[in-house]
Order: sequence, then structure tokens, then C-alpha cells
Amino acid sequence: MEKSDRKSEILSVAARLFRERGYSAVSMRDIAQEMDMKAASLYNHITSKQQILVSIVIRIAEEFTVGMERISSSGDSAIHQLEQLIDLHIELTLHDPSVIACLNNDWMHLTDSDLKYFLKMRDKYEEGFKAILKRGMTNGEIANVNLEVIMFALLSTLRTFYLWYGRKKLLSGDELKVQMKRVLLNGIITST
Amino acid sequence: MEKSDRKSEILSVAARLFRERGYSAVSMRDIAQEMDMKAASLYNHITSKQQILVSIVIRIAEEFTVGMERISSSGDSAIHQLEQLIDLHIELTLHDPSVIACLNNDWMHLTDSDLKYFLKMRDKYEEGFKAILKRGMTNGEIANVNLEVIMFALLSTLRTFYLWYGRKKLLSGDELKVQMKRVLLNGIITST
DNA sequence: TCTACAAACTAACATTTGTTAGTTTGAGTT
DNA sequence: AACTCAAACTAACAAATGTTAGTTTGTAGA
Repeated sequence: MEKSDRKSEILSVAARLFRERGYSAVSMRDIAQEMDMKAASLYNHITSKQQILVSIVIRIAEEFTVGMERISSSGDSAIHQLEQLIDLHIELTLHDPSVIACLNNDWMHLTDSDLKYFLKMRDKYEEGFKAILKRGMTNGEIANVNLEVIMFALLSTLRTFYLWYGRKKLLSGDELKVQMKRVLLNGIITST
Repeated sequence: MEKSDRKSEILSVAARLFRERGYSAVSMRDIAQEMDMKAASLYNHITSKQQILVSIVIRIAEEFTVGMERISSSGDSAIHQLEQLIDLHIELTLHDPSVIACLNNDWMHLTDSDLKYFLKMRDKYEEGFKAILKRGMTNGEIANVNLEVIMFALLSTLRTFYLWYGRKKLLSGDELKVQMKRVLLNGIITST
């Protein structure tokens, strides 16, 4: 669903299968079959199964990293920055849910320097998130609840959104963003 | 971490490894090594790798099913029922995080009737959840936002709590419950 | 028509996988 | 001392795995 060259097709098919069964449960022969070819032929386009995973996971992780840098360096209010982060997650999820699933579930199969690089990015992302929350708390925009708990609640929802998108097709992308912000930021209990 | 017989030990070790690497990436030899025995010896206690997974996943799924039945058949207010559900998730997670991880990540490797049974329970759980939310909305306890979005936000957070518990040991179990309810139900933005 | 080359193929490889069969061990009971 | 039995073992299996080597095919440019 990207460039039409063969390598991108493989990455796309692989991501779909990884999402359904997990990285370890998908064989090169599975991927090949789905592309109507033999497993050995895949190696004309990619160098290893491991590299398929790296291409998928690192690429999307970098997109989140770039997004966080852009948003947190803007001068906007903390709440508005959170809203932009919600948009970022929703947009990337709608664009390719399978890739987000790999990011969530298969990063653990990265090895050595790739794993290290990924974890560095993840840490940085969460640090950026916490910095925004902290600023919002000190200037009174955000309620004074445990910071880790707030971040955990927000990120859990945003990261596993791929599991839910598609169950209610009723909502358009934009409508989803609106509802999500309402639930995540304003809460659930009726404000009387 | 349950009964001290050998079979329970195997289930416990397996759950831990499944959590770290995923069901497919863990071999019988891995499990055996962790128990200081040979793979073949495991079969004195269990009948197959698949059955290990079934034992872990179905057991905990049934615990959630029972919990939902208990809570939703009480006459409490919708908000109070939601609070009890939050407690249920936190308690089961603290009791054995690895088992919760398997429930979340490895259910897809169940087969045939086990998978069917699991999906039936999951559906029923979510129906129970929605019924509570709907009641809370019609009697004004809960804000009138898209019902699926609310459930998704709550369940995402509760289900992936196992990923976060342990990063902030500062909070006790009870303190965690309080903070979680505050964030999930009252929201994040300062109520002025 | 000849050449070049990407992209498919067949065949094979060494490992790893879940599992079975048959055997040994060792502690408790008769 | 003989017996029982759970629980470990060794050895082996067929199947599946990721990957490589070498070969064929089809198309585009000279």
C-alpha cells in the first residue's frame, strides 16, 4: 500500500501477516505464498527475515520520533500539544494499522543495535510525553494526578487503537479524533 | 506462584517466557531448560505445548468472566460498577502479570474450540461492559460520548496495565486503584 | 537478433521444532 | 529385599525453518 515496487509489497504483506500471527509464527514460506512466489525468491528483494522486521518497525518508530519533535518544539499549550499527539497516533494508525501492530507486538524480536536504537527512541518519546504533561500540570492546565498514571492511560489507548479501528466504521477519521480527545482529556463522568 | 506441584510450575514458567518472547518464539526446550530438565520430561506433566497455552489463557479468561457476572449483577450504580471493574483488572494483573500478558498477546494461537470458547467469553465481557456504560449514560451518570470509544479507552488502559506495573513501584496496589479511577473516570483536564 | 539483467525458479543444506518410545532412577511401601 | 510408581532420562523421528547456490525465464535496450 505504498510504493509499488516489489520490496515494498513484501513489507506490506509481511506486516499484515505479522499482525495476524506474530513475527515468530510467520514463515518465509507463508510470506512467499501470499505473494504467489517461492520463499527463495524473496531473497532477490530482501536480505533476511530479520531485516523485514527492522524495516517495518524502525521506520514507523522514526515517524513517531519526528512527530514528537515537531509537536513538542511548537510553542503551543500543553493541552493543545496533547491534542496534536492524539492526532498523530490516529493518523499513523489509520494509514497502516498492521505496521502499528508490529510496532507494538514484534519490537521484542529486534536484536542488538536495532533493539537498542528502538528502545532509545521509545524512551525519548515517553520523556517528551512526560515533559508536556509536567508543564501542563505546573501551569494548571492539567489535573494534579500521578504523572506516570496519566501518561500510561493515554499511551495505552493510543497505542492499541489499531485493535479497535474498524469495529465502528461509523465514525470518520475526523470524528474519531474529536471523540477521542473528548474521552481522553475530559473524562467520562458527567461534569455537572 | 500457585500450587507447588510440578504442573503448576511449568505453567508459571511458560507464562513468564511467553510474556517475554511470545508463544511461538518459546520452545519446549526453552521451558525445560528454565526448569532444569529435558524437554521430553515435561510430557510427564503436560500433554502438549498447545495445552499449556490453553490452560493459561482459558483459566484467566474465565476469571474475568466470573468477575463481570458478579459485578454486573449487583445493583450498584454504573460508576460504582466501573470502579469495581477497574479493581478487578488491577487485582488480577498484580496477582500474575505474565498470565495477563498471555491473555492479551497469545490468545490468537488458540485453535478450534478453544479459540471459539475464548472469543465467546471476550464478546460477553465486552457486552457486559457496554451494558453498564449504556445504563450510566441514560441515567446521566456518564457523559454522552460515543459508547464504543469510551469502552475502548477504558479497556485499552486496563488490559495493558501489565506493561506498566513495575515501572513505578512507588505506588501501592490500593494507591494505584485510586489514581487509576481518578484518571480514567474524571479525566485529565483541570475541572475549573 | 544479441545482450543484460531483474526476478523468478528448483534443489538442497543444517538447525530447530514438537513429540514419542523405551529406559533408568530413587524414594516410599509392603 | 522386592515392588510400585512418579518423574526424570536418552535417543530418535518427521516436519518445518531460514537461507544459499545455481539455473531458467522474460523483457527492454543495443
